[in-house]
Amino acid sequence: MTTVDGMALGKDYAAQECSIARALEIVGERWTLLVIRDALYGVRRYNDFLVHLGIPRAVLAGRLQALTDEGILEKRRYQDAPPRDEYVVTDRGIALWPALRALGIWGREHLGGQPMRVFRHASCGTELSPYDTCPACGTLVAVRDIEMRPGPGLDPDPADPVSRALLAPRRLLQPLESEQQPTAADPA
Amino acid sequence: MTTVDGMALGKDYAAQECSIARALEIVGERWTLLVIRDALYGVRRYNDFLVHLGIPRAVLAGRLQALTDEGILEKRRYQDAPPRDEYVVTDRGIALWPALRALGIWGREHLGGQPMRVFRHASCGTELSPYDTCPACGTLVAVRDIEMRPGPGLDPDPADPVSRALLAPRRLLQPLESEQQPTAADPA
DNA sequence: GCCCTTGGTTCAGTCACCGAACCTGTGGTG
DNA sequence: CACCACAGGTTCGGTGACTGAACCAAGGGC
Repeated sequence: MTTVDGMALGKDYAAQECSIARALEIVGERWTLLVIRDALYGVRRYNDFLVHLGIPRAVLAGRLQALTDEGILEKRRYQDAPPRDEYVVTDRGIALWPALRALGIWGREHLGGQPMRVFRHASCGTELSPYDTCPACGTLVAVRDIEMRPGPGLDPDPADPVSRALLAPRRLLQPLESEQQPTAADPA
Repeated sequence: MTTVDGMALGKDYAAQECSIARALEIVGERWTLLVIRDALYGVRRYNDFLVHLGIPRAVLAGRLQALTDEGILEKRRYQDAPPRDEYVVTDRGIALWPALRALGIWGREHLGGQPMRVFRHASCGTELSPYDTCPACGTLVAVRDIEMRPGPGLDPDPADPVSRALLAPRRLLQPLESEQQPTAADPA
């Protein structure tokens, strides 16, 4: 079907009896974790992934297919007029959030620079601990109760519309409303 | 020097202003996180990585070099007679443990099967929570205070000596004592 | 009728990965 | 001293994945 169908990693992590290795067989390929990250941020449409990630089209199609096969994304018809599908992250995908969060924290702390994004407990506004607990409430905060805000390191005026839409404070998983491209009839 | 020197990912994750993407540029390549996992398990020597991972030699050499350059491993002379170096994981590498742990938990919970390894608080023996806190002590347990034991899913009689050495309960970071190969003069 | 958008597929070129062979420095053994 | 083993690589040919650009197709909107 797609160009990529041998899949996984061609040669898998062979004799690795290890949950980490098995996880990496699914999500360890180039781009895959970034696709999931975007899905958690609310990106759902092929074109939005494409624009935001700058990923080659064929690779994106392959990854979306593979992630759908693995039950990490779900392909869902969202309009019939012109038939259009979106890719919605499943519980299995949401469960990858702690891993992505840990990677992000490592990247920020060990590669220098300002934080790109800040995560807060939506209901009380408190910034989350590295393990997604709310210091104020003392509870583990569910992914859909996490509010994402731009951090000081983030470019305040990005080029692509998806990055712009992601500048506004928003909950994780909340579907992205892509900016409408002004058509010819649209006033500038 | 090595075959891999363009490095990183050839083409980096371009415009990604994101700590996750920056982390993945360093540790997102095939095999890299498994090398770090092994390093945290106490593997230090080229040959032990080679045997345990089943990774092509050139790829391993490239990864060790890259991780050394990034300050995640440190190359250290451990004997002079025949000059031999070992690769020891640094604090920066140790800081990746939460990410690896999160990936492992995801792999176990969402890909089925028995846990391969169990992690306990070394000083009290209590099994750790997903976020490395000790339910008994209520504290965050440092990586070097984590004891690793084989879980029910692990092959009790693996082929390679490194896997065998990793069967014994041991602390993370504790250097691996590789089994000596019996020489001709050695009694069976 | 024409062009635009969305969501792809196809294709040629490049680059990383793979496995096997080879190399080097050193030490042990008969 | 000849010979072999071992650790830690490097080199090399073949394969497969990734890349970027072009092409395709189904619907709408004007």
